Amino acid sequence: MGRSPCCEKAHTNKGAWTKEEDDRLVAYIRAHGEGCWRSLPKAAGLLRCGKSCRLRWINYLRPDLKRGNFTEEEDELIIKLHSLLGNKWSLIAGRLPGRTDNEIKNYWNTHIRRKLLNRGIDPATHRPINEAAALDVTTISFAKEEDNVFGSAGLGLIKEEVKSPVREMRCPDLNLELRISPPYQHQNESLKIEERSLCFACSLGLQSDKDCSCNINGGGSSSTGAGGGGGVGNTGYDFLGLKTAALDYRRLEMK
DNA sequence: AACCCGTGCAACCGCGATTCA
DNA sequence: ATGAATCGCGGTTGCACGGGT
Repeated sequence: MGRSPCCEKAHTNKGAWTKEEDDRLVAYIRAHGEGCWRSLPKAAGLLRCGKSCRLRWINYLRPDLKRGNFTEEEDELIIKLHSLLGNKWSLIAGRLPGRTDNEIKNYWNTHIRRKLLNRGIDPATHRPINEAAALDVTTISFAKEEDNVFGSAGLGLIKEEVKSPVREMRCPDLNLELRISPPYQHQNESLKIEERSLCFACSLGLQSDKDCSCNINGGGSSSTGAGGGGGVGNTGYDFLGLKTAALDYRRLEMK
């Protein structure tokens, strides 16, 4: 089955937006809200595709956007988030108020990639370029429940694999590869079992997710510091040098 | 002055996910 | 349950601009 085009291309403008188009779009959204993007162009008197209007609003016209250069702190946060999430630009943008996914993606490709390369770090793997080919790497993979050696209450962490240099990605679309060095020692040995048994959905902060299999939702779901890397606790933990206090990635919004 | 090339960024495109009838 | 419509994301493209020759 073919997909119908999102708009009639013959009667829409393309390319750079004019001031007048911007004004019309802003005025319409101020008056009516974002609503349905498909019908918005016609209602606003714009000869533009709905997708184009949405992009223009989100990436350029939204009043809460922070224009201007990225700060050093933002740089480092983007690098750390990218090491965790890969090219999930919308999730990364969710942790940087006033920045858009498109902006961050562009910034990554034009500045940060080069910055990391200059540091001798592979921007794709976040490993030292020289080291990347030679290192034995311990990876953690996430898998469906039936593959889970911890059973249905497990972390969604199936096993540790020592491979070199090929890495197996069980959940490639999430790209949450974890490097372990050395094994994390929890400070509180009396850790409650339910705190250690978050399913993968909960480890990402999706406690209400229908895929949740760890049964913690009913009462006293752990609201702090869980995590796939084995670090669990109320004080947060250091994952890739990133304290969960600074990055509670379990709460990343999954829109 | 003219041309070339690299860079940065806005915008487009294709497609998967989600919603709706 | 199914298929169409719509949304949203990530990759890619195209263009303006500035610096070098």
